[in-house]
This record gives sequence, C-alpha cells and structure tokens, in this order.
Amino acid sequence: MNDDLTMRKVPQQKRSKERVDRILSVAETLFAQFGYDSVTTNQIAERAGVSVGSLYQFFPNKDALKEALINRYLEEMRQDKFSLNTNQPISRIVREMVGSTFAFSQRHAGFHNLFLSQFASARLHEQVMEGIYGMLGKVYPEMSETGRFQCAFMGVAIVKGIIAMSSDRPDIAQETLLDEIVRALLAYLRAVLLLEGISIPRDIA
Amino acid sequence: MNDDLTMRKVPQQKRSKERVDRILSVAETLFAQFGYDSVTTNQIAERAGVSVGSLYQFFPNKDALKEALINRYLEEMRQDKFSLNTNQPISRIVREMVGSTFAFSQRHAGFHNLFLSQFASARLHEQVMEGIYGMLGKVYPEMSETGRFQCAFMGVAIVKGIIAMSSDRPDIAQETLLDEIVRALLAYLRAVLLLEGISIPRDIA
DNA sequence: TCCTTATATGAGCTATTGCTCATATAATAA
DNA sequence: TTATTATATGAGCAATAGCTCATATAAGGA
Repeated sequence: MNDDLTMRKVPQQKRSKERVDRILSVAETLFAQFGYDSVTTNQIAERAGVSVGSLYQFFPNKDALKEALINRYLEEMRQDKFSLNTNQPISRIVREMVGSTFAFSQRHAGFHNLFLSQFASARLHEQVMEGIYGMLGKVYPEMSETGRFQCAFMGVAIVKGIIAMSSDRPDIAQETLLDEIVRALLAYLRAVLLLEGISIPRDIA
Repeated sequence: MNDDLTMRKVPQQKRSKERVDRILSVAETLFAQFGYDSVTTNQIAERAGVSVGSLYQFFPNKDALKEALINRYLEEMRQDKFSLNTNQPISRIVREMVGSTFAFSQRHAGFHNLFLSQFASARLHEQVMEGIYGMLGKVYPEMSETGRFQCAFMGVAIVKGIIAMSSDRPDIAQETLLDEIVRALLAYLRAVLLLEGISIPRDIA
C-alpha cells in the first residue's frame, strides 16, 4: 500500500485549484456525516462533480484527504491563537479560549471527529497544548514549567472528553457544556496555583 | 446487511462454550492490537484455532463480537461497583474509583479502545455515570440532582479525555495521570459544592 | 445401538472499495 | 499555429473482507 500523504501534484491552474478545494470540502462534509471509513473515494468524487481520476491526480490515496483536512484545520487554529487578549482576568481568558474552540468545532462539521481520531490527535493536541502553555507563561510567569504543562494537558483532556461525550448527548445545551468546562478548568487551575504557592486571583477564589 | 447483534445460538455443550470464550478472548486481543476495522473474522477464527464457520455459527456478524465484548465489560464493571466503600473521606473515594477504572483498563487490553468508540460509549457512559451519581447521593444527600448529574458527567468526561490522550503520550507515568485526574475531579467537585452552599470537607479545602 | 440434535469445517461466493491507466481535452508557451 | 504541458475522464482491475452452505463429525438421549 502507498502510504505517502503528500500531494502528487500541486494544482497550478485556477481550475484545478478550485477542484481540489471542492473535493476537500465535500470530503469534510461526508466524513462528518457518515464517518471516514464508510465514505468511498468514488462518492466524494461524484458528489464533488468530478471523476475519481481527478481526485487521484492530486491525492495519492484516501488518507491523504484526511491529512489535507487536518492541515487545513491546524492552519486555521493557528490564526485564532493570535487574536487572544491576555490582558484580562483569567476566567475571561479561559472562557474565550474554550468558546473559540467550540465555535471552531461548530464551523467545521468534520472537526470533532478528526479531533477524536487517533490519526490526527497527536498533532492537534500538541498545537492546542502549546497555546495554553504559552498563555499561562504570559499570565503567570512565576508558574513552574511542570505546572503549566499539567494545566495544558488537563485542558486539552477535559475539552476532548466533553466533546466526545456530547456527541452521545445532544440533549445537553452547548451553553451549559461551555459553562461547566470553564468551571472545571478554573477549578483545576486554582488547585495547581495553590500547590505552587501562587496567590489565587479574585475571580476564581 | 444483517445488523442483529444477538447470538444466533446459545452454546450448549461444554466444548462450544469454551470455543465461544476463546473466540471472544482472541477478538479482544486482536482488536486491541490492530483496531477493530483492521482485524478480519478469518484472522480471529484462525488465531483461535477454529474455523470461520464455527464463529458464524454463534455470532451473526462481526459487530456481534464487539457487542459481546462490551457486555462482558459492563458485567465485570457492575461487580466492581459493589466493592466500593463510601465511609471514607471523599478524596479517598474518588481516588479509589479512578484507580479501579485504571486497573480495569490495564487488565483488559481492549477496553480503552472500546470505551472511546462511538459504538459502545453510550452504554458505558451511562453505567459509569450512574456509579458516580449513586456515590454522591450517599456522601452528599443535600446535593441537588443537577449538581450530582454534572459531577457524574464531568467525571466521565475527564477520565475519558485523559485515557484518550494518554494513548498518544505513553511517556507520562500512570501514577502521575491518576494524581492529576483526582486533583481535577476534586477541584471540580469543590466548585460545585461551593455553588450549592454545601460545606467543603477538610480534605479538599 | 440407533437416531436426533449440536457442533465443526473451509472452499468459495458476493459485494465492495481503493485505485489505475489508456485516452481525450483544455491551457500555456514558443 | 504548433508543441508541450496540465488537467479530466471513467470503465474496470486487483485485492480484500464478510459471510454462506453443503458436508462431516461428535454428543446425548432412548
């Protein structure tokens, strides 16, 4: 099996660039709706109004589609990071971060499946953890590296756990979930700060 | 496609009972090692020293194997619940519960994949949540139903998130993970108790 | 011992899916 | 215009996987 994930050709003309985009968008939709395994490359091509041959002209195999989608996500999330304002109470910062993750997840139908899948998780985790790690460094310079790492780790874990569970319980309102995640994260952060002898800010006391 | 998951026949003679057990154990091992999709029913049969025909004599299809494994797990977990001692500080109770989940996960190679899979999750969640919910009812009778539900929900979510992430990071010691989960759970519980005006026990103050 | 029921076998059928390749057409450059 | 490169097509190949069924053997009861 050919397990190279890099593109066979980079589309050069405008026509083919648009096609590749179309294919990816259709793949995202179908993967989200039916799951990666259940969707065939022929279905993707058909739904995109393109022949399978065209698909395989650029993507060496099915996994390369997933890979390309993940890179799209990672890129977009990298942008989000820059718009974060760290000059506000920690409770607001956390809420903003979790909120934007939720918003992202709703903007992109396929994201949450990919976020949960073994295939993509390592890189996604790393990037999100880096974001949290960096934020904590700015807000609490006196915090130990271990502490920051632990918070980053737990942060991703909690968000991931909630996202995984919420797909089984669509009855629970998104707002409620967001509230409880924030509560849990702040509570954990408080415990770590306490452990490190750092004074607890008023808004999470 | 035949999507009935109930057994075609219940094995009656000793010989066939042992075979069905063998088949399930082999399935568990292989699913854990290579993933459900990658393992074929022929492989399972071969590895169990049995013909495929024998397998299909009892199990109507591949999914029925997964189903049977889940039921095995659920049954065993139900037993664990009874051995929990609720007459001890909450921090100990929580540690014991999380600890036994971890132990269970280590005893059964396939558990954590199944715990994470869409297929099984709903029932597993429900059962684990019920355990937490019941425990809280005993320890904090004054707690609201909503509060208990939220704690149960977050409890499962956090454990689930950690288990999912830890498969990507085998470098992190199990002991550390256990410590941090307990810390996170107790911190969240404390926040909910505070919100409900219930006095915070000394060990989690 | 004989008859019925339960269990075991494995070659191979059916269906599916990822992917190729010979061929045709459009875009671009010379 | 002409030559070259880029792109598009889709019937069908090769591989694989789930599952069946005709047949054979073992168990258990009468």
